[in-house]
Amino acid sequence: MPELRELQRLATQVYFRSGKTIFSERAVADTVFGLSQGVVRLYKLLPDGRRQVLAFALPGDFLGMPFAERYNFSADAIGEVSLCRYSRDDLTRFIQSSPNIMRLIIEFAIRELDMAQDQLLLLGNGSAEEKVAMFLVSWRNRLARITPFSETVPLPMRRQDIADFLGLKLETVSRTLAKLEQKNVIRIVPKGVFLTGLEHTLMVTGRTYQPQI
Amino acid sequence: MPELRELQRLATQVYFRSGKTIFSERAVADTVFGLSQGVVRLYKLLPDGRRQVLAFALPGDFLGMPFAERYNFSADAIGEVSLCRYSRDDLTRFIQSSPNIMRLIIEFAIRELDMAQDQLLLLGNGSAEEKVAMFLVSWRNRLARITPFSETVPLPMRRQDIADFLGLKLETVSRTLAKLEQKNVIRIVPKGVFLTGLEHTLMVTGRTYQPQI
DNA sequence: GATGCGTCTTGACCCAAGTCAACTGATTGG
DNA sequence: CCAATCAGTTGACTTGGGTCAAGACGCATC
Repeated sequence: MPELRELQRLATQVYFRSGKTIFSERAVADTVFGLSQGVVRLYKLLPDGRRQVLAFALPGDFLGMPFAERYNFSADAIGEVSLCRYSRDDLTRFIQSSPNIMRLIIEFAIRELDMAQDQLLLLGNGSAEEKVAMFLVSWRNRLARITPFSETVPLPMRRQDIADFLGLKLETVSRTLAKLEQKNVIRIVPKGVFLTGLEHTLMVTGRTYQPQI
Repeated sequence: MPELRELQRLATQVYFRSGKTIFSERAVADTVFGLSQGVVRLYKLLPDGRRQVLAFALPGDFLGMPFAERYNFSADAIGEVSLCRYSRDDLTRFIQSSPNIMRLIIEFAIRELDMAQDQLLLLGNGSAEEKVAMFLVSWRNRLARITPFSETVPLPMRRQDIADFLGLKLETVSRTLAKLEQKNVIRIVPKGVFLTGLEHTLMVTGRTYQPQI
């Protein structure tokens, strides 16, 4: 699509160091970001400090939505991160100019919605083991689409992040990973895991549950 | 918007009786629906029969998304339901013809996404009591926007539906409602509840948590 | 107005995950 | 190199919600 060329001209490259907040929930969304490098944690907070991690964004993902006046979640960098920053007005004008791009945005939103709904299914119905196993497989699959295949899956996020993503406590995540290692379906390595026979443990009554990739 | 006139011409009215399935997950989405009357339960199933209710649709809501080839959830009628059915191709053509409509669709998708994310926050972090209380308030608020205000909130869905929506078991929903009645913040009536001081119980460390309306 | 079925409630018991706490291992900075 | 700090693991104990089972209630249909 020729429009994508032009889109690049609107972007400013920006960088964030590990742990820095890129934007906060409810702030006016005058800029929209596209993630170029690194991993970003998207989350919501409750007034009492409880946190729900909504997703871990990877290169290629959008952070924030055009047409939304305010961010409806917060985002911060896991490790060093580089982003394309767009002015919301520029982007809105640009999007409106092309039905092709419009459609792309809609499809992106639909994909996001679908992922959120799969996440709902998991949060509402999964045991700790199912949640952790699903998370690992789904994370591995997402990584596989943007980096050359590797047996050992990096986990740049903290246990606490995984816990808040899955609606568990970090001790439970730790214990569950240990249990999966016991079962010989993963091996825990520094800042990552080595997946071996994990697909098997996702079998639910005969059929494999396959969520978003 | 004048376009909405024209949209009506594309619609066929269809009806479903209580409990009937309107469409099923993964089926080819050659039609899209707009809900005119009644309540619809949107849900996903796991292979072993566990169910996650994603939402209860009310009049004015869309079921199914344009541009999505397949439904990514199932829908069935709670009570009698009447819908506008659109052919997906008609609707796609129509949408593409107008940036105004495009924008409307994007905004709808964003709102849906936002609701799903609030639901994630609740499923991941809420106690049974918080979940049920939040559900009642949020349901009351949604109803208030389409029907004249009424103290007693109708609950046309079954306890099992609420349970599957909140990631609880139906016994827990029942018990939790009973507990809220004990606390005098609700009164349980046939097929509904009477809300009195429920807002108070949603206070979390001093500030009220206000989710999607 | 009896019968039967589906929904809802309630009770007793149990277990997966949460809590609290101690400890180990990695990383950073002086 | 050694503190100091933070991330992660592991253990002992508690508990909220799940499970199983009995009963009550509502509401159709005959």
